[in-house]
Amino acid sequence: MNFQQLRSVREAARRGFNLTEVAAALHTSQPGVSRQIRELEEELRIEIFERAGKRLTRLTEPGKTVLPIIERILQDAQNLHNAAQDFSGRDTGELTIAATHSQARYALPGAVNDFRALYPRVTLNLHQGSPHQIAQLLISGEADIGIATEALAEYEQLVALPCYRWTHCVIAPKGHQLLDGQPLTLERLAGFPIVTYEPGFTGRSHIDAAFANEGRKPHIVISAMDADVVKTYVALGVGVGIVAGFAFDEDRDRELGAIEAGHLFEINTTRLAIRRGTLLRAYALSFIETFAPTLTPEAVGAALAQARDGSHAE
Amino acid sequence: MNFQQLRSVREAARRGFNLTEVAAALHTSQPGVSRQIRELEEELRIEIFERAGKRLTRLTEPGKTVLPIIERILQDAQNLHNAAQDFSGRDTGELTIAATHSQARYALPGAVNDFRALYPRVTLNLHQGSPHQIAQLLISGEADIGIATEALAEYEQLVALPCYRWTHCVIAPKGHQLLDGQPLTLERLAGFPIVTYEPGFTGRSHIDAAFANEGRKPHIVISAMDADVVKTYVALGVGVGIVAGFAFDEDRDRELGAIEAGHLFEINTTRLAIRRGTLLRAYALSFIETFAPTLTPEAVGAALAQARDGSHAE
DNA sequence: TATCCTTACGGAATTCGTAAGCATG
DNA sequence: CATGCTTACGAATTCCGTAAGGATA
Repeated sequence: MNFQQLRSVREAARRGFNLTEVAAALHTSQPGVSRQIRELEEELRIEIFERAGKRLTRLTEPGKTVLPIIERILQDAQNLHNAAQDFSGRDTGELTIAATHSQARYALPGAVNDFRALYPRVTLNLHQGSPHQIAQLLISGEADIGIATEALAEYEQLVALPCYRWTHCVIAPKGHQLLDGQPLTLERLAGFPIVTYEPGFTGRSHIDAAFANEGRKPHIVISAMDADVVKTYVALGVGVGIVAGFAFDEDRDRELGAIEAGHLFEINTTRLAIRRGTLLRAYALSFIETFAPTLTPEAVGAALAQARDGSHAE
Repeated sequence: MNFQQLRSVREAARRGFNLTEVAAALHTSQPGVSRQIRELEEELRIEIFERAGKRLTRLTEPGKTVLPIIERILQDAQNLHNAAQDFSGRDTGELTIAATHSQARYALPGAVNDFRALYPRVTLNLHQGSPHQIAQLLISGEADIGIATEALAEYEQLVALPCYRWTHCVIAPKGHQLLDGQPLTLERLAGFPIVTYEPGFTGRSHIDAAFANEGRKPHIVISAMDADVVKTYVALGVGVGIVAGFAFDEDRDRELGAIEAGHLFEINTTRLAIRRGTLLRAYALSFIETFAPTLTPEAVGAALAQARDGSHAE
């Protein structure tokens, strides 16, 4: 048994059982991968993959049992490297953060800047994606840290820690009727065409829930993945916007006015997620702390240690 | 990085940093082991072992961090084999049980017999030792299941599950004054020379505690590791014995009489222990259930899953 | 027919054990 | 000076990629 065999199996399971693709991902030849898998199956005396003729189609029952263990081993191998590099390389390495647009655009820049000054020799990668894409990046190990308001807490394989709480605001072009100082209600809001986030992004679930709760059906004319697009269309007069409070900036968004809407929509919690069982580099913990000061290295360490079980409990 | 390197490191840490011994244990040459360790250290760019000149003396700080991860990987590698063999070999393999004399002699024979009938193709090994030795066998992976009344619950690395409860009895040669039907008290008992278990064995702790509690000092003339030795000396008239209730058999021990002593000494709980994070073969779970019917495979599985954390939490 | 896995083969790289060297208690 | 780790070297094995073969959608 060797690690290359395990990697081949894991990658095959991940990439839809296409060994040609696996070979490319592992920078090796396709027959090589084929052999690695066969050899492991022979050694364990089980078939991990079901084969339709020559093609792999899916996991067998033994394969389903064995795969989580293989993933744990490979993850621990990664942890081993990380732990070691914390002693040797100290402040060199890589840190990959996956975040939604909102976070990348408004919440992260400060922390990223501080981090780059503190750890100039760490290559920092920032991936942007939907909350579910972020979760997938974390689970596959392609990203170390994920930040989003939605979805992250739903995944068994992730540990999601609350970072900060925020509320939505309603925006409209200056001089718009909505900005007349009258109290803002859902009823009134529902009278206008609305521009806001797509479902699954940046607290959209709370927006939908609030309207549904009152039995109202808002007229959403444009839904976008980010506040910048929303603001652009609101400025054009397409409708009124609902965006995250932190996405509105009086200085920059001079043509718009904003009203706090924390009383209309449930408060949102932005979460930071890490795959269970992951051992983060020291600088990654440091980044987390600068981003969310409540998440001290000790707190994160404790959360991860508590979370080591369940990785394949039934 | 490969498994042989990891095994070399683990073994070196276990065997007092003597690479010659490690080589013997791993069935390889001593220079080989030396190389494996160096190569891993080079790859990780840390020193795992401190060296005094050429000899390894102890773990470095990085080594202390990294060793638990290495042990987890190797344990999971074993788990992988076990899981696979549950599908392939089904009912062939090995099962190593470590137990104290008391358990091996009185509690286990029934379960062992049933098990051998059920799984004739499983090689069953029975190691006998003190509770602490049993714990060490479990931790090192040399034994799969440990059974003892003492000590097992004290180890962080083990999961100890209660099997059954029992009480001590007092034995004496037939016709002995103690068997006159008068109620048995500690005071009366302390008046005779006593033969019982050694400290650390089969509920001896409860015996000591009971006397200490009343401020009495029993006169223990012989202490042995097992009830058979105790009974032998009691039969010779050396003194009265205190043994586990299940160790007395009216038919076999005709020259002795016994009195229940559950009212004198605290009730004992015999425990079955498994190393945390271990994945047991299906037949091992089956053995456990025949030995202690409350410990169903589901119950044991749940206990082990719950216990996966803490393996190196701080 | 194109895609995808397996088998076959030969060269390259790795691995491993023996033997010699050297430091330490 | 005996024990124990390292270095050196050569043989054996393993590993891996290319090329060809065969099955399936």
